[in-house]
Amino acid sequence: MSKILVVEDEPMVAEVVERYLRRDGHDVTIVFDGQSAVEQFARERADLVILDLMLPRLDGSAVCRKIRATSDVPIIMLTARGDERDRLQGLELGADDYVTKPFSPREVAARVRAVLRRTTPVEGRERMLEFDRIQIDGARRSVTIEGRPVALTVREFDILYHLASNPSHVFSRDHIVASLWGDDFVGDASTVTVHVRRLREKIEADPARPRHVRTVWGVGYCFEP
Amino acid sequence: MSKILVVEDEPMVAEVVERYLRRDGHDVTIVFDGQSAVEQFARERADLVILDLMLPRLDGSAVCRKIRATSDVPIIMLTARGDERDRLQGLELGADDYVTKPFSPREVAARVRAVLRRTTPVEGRERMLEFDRIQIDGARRSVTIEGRPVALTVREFDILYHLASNPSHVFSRDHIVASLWGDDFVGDASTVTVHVRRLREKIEADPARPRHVRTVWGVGYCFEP
DNA sequence: CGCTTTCTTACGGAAGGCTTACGAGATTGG
DNA sequence: CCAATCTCGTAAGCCTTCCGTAAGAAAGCG
Repeated sequence: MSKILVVEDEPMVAEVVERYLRRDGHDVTIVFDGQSAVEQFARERADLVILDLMLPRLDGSAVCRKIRATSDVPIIMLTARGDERDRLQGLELGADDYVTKPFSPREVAARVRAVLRRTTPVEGRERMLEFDRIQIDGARRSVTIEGRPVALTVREFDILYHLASNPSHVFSRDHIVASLWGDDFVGDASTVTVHVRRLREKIEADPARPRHVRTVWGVGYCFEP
Repeated sequence: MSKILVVEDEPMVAEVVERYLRRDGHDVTIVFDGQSAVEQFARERADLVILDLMLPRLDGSAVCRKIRATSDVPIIMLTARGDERDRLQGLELGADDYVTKPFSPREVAARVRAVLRRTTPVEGRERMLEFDRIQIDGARRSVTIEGRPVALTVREFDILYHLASNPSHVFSRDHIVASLWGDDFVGDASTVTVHVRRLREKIEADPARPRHVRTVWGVGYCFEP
């Protein structure tokens, strides 16, 4: 369903949380310290971040600030029990919710559901992605290339948006299918190929030699500004 | 948009809530105890009150009673977590909604939007939207196209106003239904289609090729000036 | 040069949107 | 207080658009 980044230095805790989130159909990535969290988030945007406040290398509040600098992604904080200061700090930093330790994994899963329900229907794909030649407006679902508007279908737009939200990052066909169609999609991943073809037809000057939506042979596709 | 009185003795919490409400365009006043709340409300009526139950000098329930004695202003209660008695007491006292601590500021902002939508069906949306060809008067609920007045029904106007208040932004049918009919509307979202049809019949030069109320295939509708 | 991966094309089906018509409820005017 | 009118929501049929699949061609890799 959604991509979730879990930042938690205690492996046991992380593992339990992961299991519960996967059971809800989410795509979970785990990192064990703050520095890795920031790097991972830069590499691949998550739909939601679960963030322990006490972390090695770079603590939770710093991570939160760094993430908030570039994204409105929902953040759920894990804080020590009843530490009022932690709580206030978390809220101030822009966390969307927080859970006090010790917590039950079920509670975390429930909060995740609640936060996602609150944040995904309205927000979500509404960021504006701007590059030299291409502008992609998530709210309008419109794309312009060198000022000229281009009409894309739903799938085409979703694929482009997904690729462009992480420029130069390579996404496999399977990953794209899972992200846009959902894990329960029965069909073939080759359908992505066709959509990419049609997408190139619309946005590339020379579709046979694509400049923006590149093929990485044996791996997948990536967007280059 | 609306004037909101926040009654919360914890300055940090109050500040965070304030920031989120201001972001939604509201005019926020903060007081830190119950006595001041009553005085402030008497001095200047608010459109909505956010009221902590635990307060110095005069507790939340007393404040609620005093306010209710003179006004039907919507009140959102902040109560301790899971304290069922607080909740019941709050509802009994005439609160319109309540949020349990610890809460996320986004949730509070969402509740505020929901309550305002519920309680101020006509007010609040009194902005004048002016474009080259179309003028939409939220206060008078009138529309003119190239100087000519056009008579719209309630639904038609609401849809047009909602779309036009965010030009070029795409709204899904479900979103429109939720915003105008309320979250608890049971009916079909396709009813929006019909209203849009009738709306176009009135405001578009060529309803078959709409210029202002555009269809974004697979997504929803958007207004273009 | 053979094998795998990707490209390209065409087509049938499915989904989404449009249009129309109708009955129930609300509103207005006599 | 009743009748005429208006508005709203639903349903059904039609039409357009888009999507997924399959199959052969081309391209990249070892």
